[in-house]
Amino acid sequence: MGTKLSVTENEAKYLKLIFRKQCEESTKIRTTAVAKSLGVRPGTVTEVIQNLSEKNLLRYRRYHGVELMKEGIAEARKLLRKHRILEVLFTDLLNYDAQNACKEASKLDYQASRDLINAICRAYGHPKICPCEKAIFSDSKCKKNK
Amino acid sequence: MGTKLSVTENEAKYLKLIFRKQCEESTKIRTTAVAKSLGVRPGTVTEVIQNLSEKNLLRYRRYHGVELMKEGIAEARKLLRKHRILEVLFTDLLNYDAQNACKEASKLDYQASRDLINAICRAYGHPKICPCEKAIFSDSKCKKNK
DNA sequence: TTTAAATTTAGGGGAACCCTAAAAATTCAA
DNA sequence: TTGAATTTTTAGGGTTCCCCTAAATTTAAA
Repeated sequence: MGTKLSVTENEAKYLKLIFRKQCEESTKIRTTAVAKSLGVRPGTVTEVIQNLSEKNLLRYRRYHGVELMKEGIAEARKLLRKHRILEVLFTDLLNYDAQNACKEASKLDYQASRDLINAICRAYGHPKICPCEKAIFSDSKCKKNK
Repeated sequence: MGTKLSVTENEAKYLKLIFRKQCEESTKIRTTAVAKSLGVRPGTVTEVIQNLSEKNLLRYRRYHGVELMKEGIAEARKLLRKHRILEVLFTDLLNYDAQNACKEASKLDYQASRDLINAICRAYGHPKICPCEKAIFSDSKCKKNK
């Protein structure tokens, strides 16, 4: 059954965005809004969203927006955990400001391995929030001590 | 004239490999050897190499192997600088061993921005060599002090 | 209930990678 | 030096992913 279908880097961008929108705005997530955020045409958004729904990451009802499902939320959290841990690294180690840290983290979060992120997390004392104050999701495999 | 054609992540892998082979082995670089290293078929290597030569990164003569050109060497050095600075970060900050650091660096080097790498370089005192003792190429934009 | 706005389909297109099998060139050994 | 073995390249495909325009649908608002 649920063979884990992999998420492309581009799809990951959609997931992160949709997750954030879902948290921040209580209103329905509009195709046009996503398109504008990502700089693509609405039709493109529909297509990618259909792929994500085939991967069981979100529920998609034609004309009625999307809603992340269990798996999609888990995936988005994993990605955002990576993103935010990297932000912590860049601000703490390199004195980057939050905005720059975010920009650089965006380039790397998808590729960074879970182990790498956990090692950084440990090195920075398991931070609870990122530079822009958002929560850093925990990872069961991220042990407090070595 | 020389509009800088961008290098894909996959092409970057080829460049790094070819550069290293070119340094380490004095003998001609064989299509089959590259294919074996990257786990693809010889025909695939030929194709990618032809693309790289169209981008003026290397000289390619049918049946006679490749040789990186000025631009290709510069590109490979940039990539390897990034790679090796990341290795330093992972060994110094996270106590990774050289092999693991290399593995993780390989996932991120292509995406990491020049500025990010220079910031890390600064934070670690402008290291001269990576964990496996190879030289870290310098970057003119990497200032010694903040 | 009509019309404006948003969304989805239909139909394409291109870039990147990769493969197999046949053809061509090179190399090596007799 | 020439034929056989090996290497390399071409030819011909194939897939996935992402993007676009324009026409159709659907929804929502007046």
